[in-house]
Amino acid sequence: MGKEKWVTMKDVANLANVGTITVSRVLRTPQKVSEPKRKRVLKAIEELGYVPDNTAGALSSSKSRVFGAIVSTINDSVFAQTLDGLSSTLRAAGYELLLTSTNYDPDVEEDALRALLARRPDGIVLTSTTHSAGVSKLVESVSIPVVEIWQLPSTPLDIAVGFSNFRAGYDMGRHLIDGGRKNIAFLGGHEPKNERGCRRRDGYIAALRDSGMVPITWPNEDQDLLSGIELGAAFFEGCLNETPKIDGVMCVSDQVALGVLCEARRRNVEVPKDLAVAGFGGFEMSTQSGFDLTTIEVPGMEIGVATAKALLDPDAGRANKVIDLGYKLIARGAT
Amino acid sequence: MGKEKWVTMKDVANLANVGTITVSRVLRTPQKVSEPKRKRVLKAIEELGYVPDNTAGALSSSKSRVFGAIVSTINDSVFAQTLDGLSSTLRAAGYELLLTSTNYDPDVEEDALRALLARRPDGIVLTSTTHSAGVSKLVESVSIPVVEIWQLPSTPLDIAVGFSNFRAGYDMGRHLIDGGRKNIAFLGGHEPKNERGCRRRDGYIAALRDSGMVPITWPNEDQDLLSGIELGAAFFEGCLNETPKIDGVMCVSDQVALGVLCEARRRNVEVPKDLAVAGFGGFEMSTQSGFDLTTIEVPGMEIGVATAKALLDPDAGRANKVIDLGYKLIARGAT
DNA sequence: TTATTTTTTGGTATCGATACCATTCTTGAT
DNA sequence: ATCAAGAATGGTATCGATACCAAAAAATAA
Repeated sequence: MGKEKWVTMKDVANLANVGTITVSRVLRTPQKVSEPKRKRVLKAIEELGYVPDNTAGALSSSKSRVFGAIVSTINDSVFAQTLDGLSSTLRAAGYELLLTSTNYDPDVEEDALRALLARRPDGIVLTSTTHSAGVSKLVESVSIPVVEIWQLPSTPLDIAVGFSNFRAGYDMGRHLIDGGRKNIAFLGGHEPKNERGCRRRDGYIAALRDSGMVPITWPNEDQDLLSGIELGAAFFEGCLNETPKIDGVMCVSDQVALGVLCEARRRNVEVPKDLAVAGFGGFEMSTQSGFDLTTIEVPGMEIGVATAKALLDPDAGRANKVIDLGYKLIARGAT
Repeated sequence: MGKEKWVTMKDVANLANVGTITVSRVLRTPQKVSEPKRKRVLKAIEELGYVPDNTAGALSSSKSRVFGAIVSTINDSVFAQTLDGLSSTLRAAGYELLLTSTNYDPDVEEDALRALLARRPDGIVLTSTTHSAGVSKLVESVSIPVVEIWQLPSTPLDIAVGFSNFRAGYDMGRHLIDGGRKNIAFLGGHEPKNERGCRRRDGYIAALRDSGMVPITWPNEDQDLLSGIELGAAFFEGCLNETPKIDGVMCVSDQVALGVLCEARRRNVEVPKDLAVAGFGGFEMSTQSGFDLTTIEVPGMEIGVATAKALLDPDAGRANKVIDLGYKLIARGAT
């Protein structure tokens, strides 16, 4: 590791025999610099291995070229696609993404936001919609675009990009009802950790009520320790044993649904004859695991791309504050 | 969105009737400020809703309190655990993580690194070990810690945290050989996209050669379009049909192995009687899907935590430049 | 009490880029 | 040839924090 100092814009300017401001222009607005000078400057940059210092640029221009995102967890294929779309679209436009995860702990959100704002980002992305007073106050005092994603809050802070989890839950509920199921349970999804899952559950409950049916939700206490697949498996012990007449189950995620399917196989419960199973997410696993799972496909990547566009051009984004990208119910053999 | 300007340290200093430097000290080295003044300053900060500007701090102290990471993809449960461990450990120490993905395209790495270095990070994390000349030059000209993860390069740039993919492949190869398998194939893993997978394949090849057996690798051209699970399924058509005597297969990942297991079930190929199947990764899916997959468990989270520690205290990390966190071969029913 | 050390505090220069304004050089119109 | 309009260029102040040094205040020793 060399211990040399960073090469500065002034070094480049001296070598190219121009003013520092000209170097700055070559990088930011090259069309404003004459051909020969531009070439000289680029050559000097190359020669010295100059890497501009964005922290200095951010200070003087109050544009950091960084966006910040607060997610509940990175370790979730659900968000990963969105983050990939977001970060690559931003990078293509010369921006970077500062990523912070709260590990599903809402108390961390305010701290994380403070840390993010300290970097003076040009915009922020939030994946939760119920915010503490402190968070709301911070966000409102700030004059940068704020995009809430993966949900459609009734009163967005600024811009929202996502789809209606409630409607997704409602539609899936109806799908099971229309399939002739009489006793349909909803599996997973508890406050405060999984806000979006709860909205889907609310939709399921509404669909059943609208048809005069009784919603069954499980588990009803927080099942922290179980992973998605484990939860699906535990369902047989915890819920099906108590209410054996259940003939349809809608799961908060594809992982949970996969757990149900595996356990069903083990116990020789026939799907879909004895039990219809629906998931949520629409990721690889459900389409290719040979389980033929009915699920709701979510445009994860598109949410990321649309979010990036909204951040880069907030006025266009604010024209319709709520961008609904919808979802697709994919009916397959499991229902 | 309020359009007010940001509150500055000077505003806080004026309100608390102290010098700006005292405010700075309250935030960075509180023990150097007397009790009453500290309280006054904290009250003023609270009252004004002051959020420090780190870009300015970074400029004057040349410490950005940000670390940068370049990963091949975010959308992969393999790295997600590591990133979670990394980012939460760093956050606890008051640092943030700037994340950039190359989408498995090595040509992007240099650009991504430039963009990262422009933010003057206090250290960087790389997930690849074969670097272009440009990347090496950049990294060497920089005086911040550089940590290569998930692999153990023979000549680390600076610090490395990971495990030996080669040995993991070798061990799994031996495990299958010891289980009495006579014709063992390796499935997946091709340059230049999956460097680590290739090291595991090399280990497998070495293990077979050491036992006088002939390695069989498939596919041998790039199978870009197939996801892990699809690749596993395609194996039956592409490889088992050609070489029907194969009685053991080692997969580059658990996803691929799951694909193999699903397809085996569909075709009534008995596991492990007719075919032994081994995966790699040790994530949830393999332990809970009811498939009883033999796999190699990798300390993903620990790698993240150890990497964070190495970044925060590089001298301690450099004491043993290569930190080997090992792996665990978990033998289960599938082999 | 005085001398000496230690703690607390603030002034000023500085980090490296960009904004803003002023100047010089082109180019084309009259 | 003269002037106006625009393009190209550079000088200097500035962004908001921290480093460095010096001074003042408090604590301790003699």
